[in-house]
Amino acid sequence: MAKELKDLTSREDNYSQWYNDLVVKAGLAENSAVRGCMVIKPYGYAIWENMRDVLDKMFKDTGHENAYFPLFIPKSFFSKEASHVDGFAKECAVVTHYRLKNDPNGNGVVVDPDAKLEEELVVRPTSETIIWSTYKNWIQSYRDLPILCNQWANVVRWEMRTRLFLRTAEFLWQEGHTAHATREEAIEETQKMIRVYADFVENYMGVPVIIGHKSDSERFAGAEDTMTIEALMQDGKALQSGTSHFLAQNFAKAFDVQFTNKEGKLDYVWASSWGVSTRLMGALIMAHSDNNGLVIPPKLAPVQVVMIPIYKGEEELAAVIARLEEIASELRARGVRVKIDARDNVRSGFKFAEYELKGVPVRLALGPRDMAAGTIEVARRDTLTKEVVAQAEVPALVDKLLKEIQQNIFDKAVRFRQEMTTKVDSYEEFKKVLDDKGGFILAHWDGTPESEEVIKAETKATIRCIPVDAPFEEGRCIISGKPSTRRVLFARSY
RNA sequence: CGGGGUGUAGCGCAGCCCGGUUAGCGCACCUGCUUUGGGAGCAGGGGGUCCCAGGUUCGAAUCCUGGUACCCCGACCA
Repeated sequence: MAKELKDLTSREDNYSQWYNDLVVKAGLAENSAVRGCMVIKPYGYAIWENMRDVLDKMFKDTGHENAYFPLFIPKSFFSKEASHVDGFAKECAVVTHYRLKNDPNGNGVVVDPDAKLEEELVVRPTSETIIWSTYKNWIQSYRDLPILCNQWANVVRWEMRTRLFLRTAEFLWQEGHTAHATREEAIEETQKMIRVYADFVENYMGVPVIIGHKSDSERFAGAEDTMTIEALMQDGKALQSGTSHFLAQNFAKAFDVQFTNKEGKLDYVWASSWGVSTRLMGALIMAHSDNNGLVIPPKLAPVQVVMIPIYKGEEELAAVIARLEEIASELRARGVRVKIDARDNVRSGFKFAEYELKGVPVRLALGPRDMAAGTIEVARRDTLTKEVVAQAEVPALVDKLLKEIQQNIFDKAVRFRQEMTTKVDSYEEFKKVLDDKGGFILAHWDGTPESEEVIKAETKATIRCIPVDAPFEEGRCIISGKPSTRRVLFARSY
């Protein structure tokens, strides 16, 4: 349990293990028997559902509709966009047969060699190809545009190395795929959606992000521009938390999607795509958790307030529960997600520790002393502090606390990021900061893939993004010494 | 796919080097009593093809050969 978690302060080499223990012990997920996949347990899934609900509403508020496209993609679709296949070919699961049969030698079942598919099917690693082959049928005229679709789905990428939530062979995500009549409109969409993501990650997850553009070498396969939100984890590594791609006319050309514009001329459709995944859960965990377990922001917590009775004997329990029910219904009337833990088979101290491990923002404990005095104990997860207040104050106090906790964990993450962001002006300094401190590094870069590659090869740090709000500043590239007009964001990353 | 490590009860591990009682410990589980305002205590109990296959041996968790799974570190990536 929590006391077995590794100390976050001595995390140099065991942060991965600490994170893994935390995810498993808090009951979020575990590795499945299937290579590199994960089982998301009910409590973990409840967090994902909350995230999904909020995002889904944000997408609908920005004019998008949900749709669903096939899991299996004919292999030939991938050969149509050359850079796209380069990006994904090495990590595709491929379906080659459609039938099993009993092993003639009596060893269970075998793949029936007679059931080989004419054309292999690729389990979607992303859906651009199948969606654009469908859009071809949907789009004839500028009157059919824009198409603003989102899909909630699972995708499979046969990664060489997997990590729970951060990089699993199968993961859940949403992918938006939009089609537009003009270049400007598609770019506007790309930018709009990365801002929706930033809004969600900062204001719901409480994780501050840097919005920026990817460098050429880090760009999505098939995109002309990739925008990203980059978050900083507590071990000083960056996590790419969401991306939005301007696909230009690449997929329209690959799948021959043309439309007649207002002038009556044929033109290729402009596209964007954007997605966030269950990786966001990894971000949530690694950004906020401490050695007592998870810290879930109130806006996403499956349980915002847990109530724990303290009692001796059945009569006292019944009385305490009855009072807790009254308080709970007041809170529920205000839209607060409340759970009363009336289990009689574990002790209250065990419950305290358990809900801390699960990251429940507010805990209320009511016992005989409180019953007599009309008071109740209120504890908050983010600061681990507690106070005794009058029961009548609870509804207003809980409202206030949930807001405060949401803000506090965000502020704490912002402060951490500030401390862990360093401006450097030489390569020596760059390497020193990277090894001694980690975190984000802002440095000048000449804009060439060559300089970027030198840094990556020698230090394992990459350009996380070229921040959109980077101020104009004259400087010199830390590798080549060539002039540069703004700093870019470097870090080691997941 | 390279380098390292580990497979022994639901979980975490010891035992292996140096073969030899009935394979052990902690947590968890079950029963009883006492407890209950921060992860309870005592007593009793249940649970194992020691990853798989082959070999050596009177005898294998332990030694040998081959396989396999998982973890960590790289390369690849959301």
